[in-house]
Amino acid sequence: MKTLKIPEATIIRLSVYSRYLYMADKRGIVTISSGDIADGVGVSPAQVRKDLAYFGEFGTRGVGYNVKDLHRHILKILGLSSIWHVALVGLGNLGLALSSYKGFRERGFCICSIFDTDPAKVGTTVNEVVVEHIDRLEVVVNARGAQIGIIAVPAGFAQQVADRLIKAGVKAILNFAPVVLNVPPEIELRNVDLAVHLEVLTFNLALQK
Amino acid sequence: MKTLKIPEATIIRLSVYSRYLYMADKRGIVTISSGDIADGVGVSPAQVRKDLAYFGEFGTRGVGYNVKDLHRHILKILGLSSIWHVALVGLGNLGLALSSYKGFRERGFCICSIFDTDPAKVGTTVNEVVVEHIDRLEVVVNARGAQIGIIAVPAGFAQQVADRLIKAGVKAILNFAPVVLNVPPEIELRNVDLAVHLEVLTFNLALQK
DNA sequence: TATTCTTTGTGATATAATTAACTATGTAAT
DNA sequence: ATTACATAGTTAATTATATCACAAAGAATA
Repeated sequence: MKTLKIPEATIIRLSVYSRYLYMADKRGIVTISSGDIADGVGVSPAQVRKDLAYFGEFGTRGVGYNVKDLHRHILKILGLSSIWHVALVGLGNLGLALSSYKGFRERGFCICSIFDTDPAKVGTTVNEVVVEHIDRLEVVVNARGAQIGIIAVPAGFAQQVADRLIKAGVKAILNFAPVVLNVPPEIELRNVDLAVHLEVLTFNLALQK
Repeated sequence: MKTLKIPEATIIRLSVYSRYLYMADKRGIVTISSGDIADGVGVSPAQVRKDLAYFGEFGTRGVGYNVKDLHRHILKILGLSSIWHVALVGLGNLGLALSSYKGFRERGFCICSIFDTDPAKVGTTVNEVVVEHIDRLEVVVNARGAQIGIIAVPAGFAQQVADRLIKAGVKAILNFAPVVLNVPPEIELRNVDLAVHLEVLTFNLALQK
C-alpha cells in the first residue's frame, strides 16, 4: 500500500464516504459519480476524487464509480476488512453507551472485553460480554489479543490505564478522558473530548454576537 | 473581537490549553511559559504563542503568562464566561451518558432540557431534569431559550430533530448521529462520529503492517 | 546603569491541504 | 464512424496552517 503521507482529514472523509456508499448500495444504486458523493456528504467533487487518488483508480471516466466496488475498496483502505477486537475500560455511563453502540459493531468492531473496578459491575453481563475486574486487564487483553483499547475512566486514572493497555499489547487507544496521555510513538492514540466539541460551537456563537 | 479567520484547530487547542491551565492553577502554579504549556499538551511553544496571538497579547516577555489571567482570557474567547443552555434529544445509552457527563457542567454547559419519545422515560428525572416528550420540543426549547441542541437519536430521525431544534430557535447543534445533516448556513453544526475515530486508528494500524 | 538572560510576539518561510482547471477516457446518440 | 457529452484522474494554483528565527521587552545581576 502507498505510504506517502495521507492527510488525516482524508481518512475521516473516506470513513464518511463509505457510510454514504453503504446507504446508496442499500437503496439499490449501482453507479455513483464523485459529484453525487460530494453532494451527499457536503464536500466538493474534486475533494472526493483527490481523496481517492491517494489510493488508486477506482472509477471509470465518463461513468463514475461502481458503488459496491468503491465501498469495498474504502473499507479495505480503512482496515475494516476484518474484525477488530476492542477492549473497553471503564463502565460508567459513557462506557455503557460505547459498549452498546451499534455503530461499532456494524463497522466490524467487537468490544469483546470490558473492565471496571466496581464490584457491583464485575461479573455482570453487558451486551453478552462479562465484565472483568480491571486487575485482570493485562491477562485478559493479552490472551484475547485485543488490538484496540478504549479508555472511558475518570481523567485521573486514564494514564495508568493507558500504560496497562499498552503493556498488555494494545496497539491503538481511543481516549475519552479529558487529559493528555503520554504514550510511546508507535502507539496510535486519538482523543475524543466531548466538551471541546461544544466549545468550538460556543466560540462560533460568541463570535456572531 | 477580532474576526479574521481563526483556524478551527486553534480553537480546539485553546480548549485544551484552558484545561491544562485550570489544572496548573489548581496545583498552585502562578506563572507559566508557552514552553510549559506546549510540553503539557504536546504541541510546539511557537504554536501556543501563535494561537494566542490571534486574540491579543496575554503574556509578559521574559516572564511568561499568569495562569489565572490566561485561563480567564481563554474561557472568554471560547465564549465560556456565561452558562449555555443545552437541549438534549434522545435518551438512549449515549444520551444518558451525555446528560450525566460531568465535563459539560464543569465547563459551563447546562443540559437543562431532555427529550425522548419513549413513554417509559418521559416524566422521569435524569440528573434533576424532567424528561419531556419530543412533541413538546419546540414549546420547551423556545420557552427556555436553549441555544445549543445535542442530537443523540438514531440516524433516521436526526434530520427531523435538527429541523425542529432550529425551528425552536437553537443556534448550534452537536450531532452524534452518523448521518450528514442539512442545516442553514447560519446554524453552527458539529458532527461527532464515534466510529470514525476508531476507523482513523485502524487505518493507521493497517498501514503499519 | 549596563549587561545578560529569558520568553513573548511576529514577520518570513516552509509545509500542507484544498480548489480549480485541464486532459484522458469512456458512453451514447446521430 | 463521428460527434457530443460526461466524468475520472491529474497537474497547477491558491489558500490555509504550522514552523522558524529573530527583534522587542521585561527581569535579574553585576
